[in-house]
Amino acid sequence: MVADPARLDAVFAALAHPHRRAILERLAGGEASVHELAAPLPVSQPAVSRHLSVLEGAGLVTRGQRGTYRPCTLDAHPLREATEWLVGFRDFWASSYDALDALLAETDAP
Amino acid sequence: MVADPARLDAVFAALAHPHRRAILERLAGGEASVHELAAPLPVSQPAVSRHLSVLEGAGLVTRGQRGTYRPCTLDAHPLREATEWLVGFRDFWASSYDALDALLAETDAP
DNA sequence: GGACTCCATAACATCCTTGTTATGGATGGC
DNA sequence: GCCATCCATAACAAGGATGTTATGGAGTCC
Repeated sequence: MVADPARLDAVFAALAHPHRRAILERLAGGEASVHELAAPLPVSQPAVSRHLSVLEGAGLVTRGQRGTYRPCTLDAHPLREATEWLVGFRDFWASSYDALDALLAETDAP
Repeated sequence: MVADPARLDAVFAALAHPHRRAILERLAGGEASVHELAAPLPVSQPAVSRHLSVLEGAGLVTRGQRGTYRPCTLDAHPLREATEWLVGFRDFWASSYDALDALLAETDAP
């Protein structure tokens, strides 16, 4: 039932860098090329390419090739595994009904 | 609204190591001494002490001192911030109603 | 074919992380 | 006072992470 620990290692490590989280947030808006992902980041293109390798290793990103367009695509399933682990601690958060509670409750909404 | 990026760096980095996740899971069952936390782990006591320093730096653990008993206590609030970030991707998980959906929905239950 | 763009990889430097062993401080029991 | 236990810290080694510049491959356009 519990996710593969090594997988969680890779996912949490991937999320531990702000540039990589920025990449994931950008990919949540749709696939993008490496060039597009690198543009807003204050690092060189090879650095972004290696961040993508880390994300790919965590199963969070897949890189395709369609002609000259090589899109990076988000695969959020490993994020779900990470969330499963974290949600196990929800009883230790503040118990008041607040923004996150509302957000979580949306899953149950129509 | 969004959590401090540097805080998220520290939290996700803290979660990226299986020993530290094991420590958090243990502390979810109640406070414990460093000795108790180190016992089931295959590393030395100083290694555990430094894992605790990492967790403390992420705001996930506080170390007290009551006489000769120095308890480590879980503070799960930073985990909530991490979950907030992750839940932003829930639309990209499999959409079928399943175990995690049920788990998240519990937050809204009486 | 030639030039251009997009991207990966190599080679390198630097800092961080994780582990070890050794050691000493603080506290409690005798 | 003296010893034992619990724990932090120092000092060190080894490997990983992150960045750079340089370079070359693959595909497109003229």
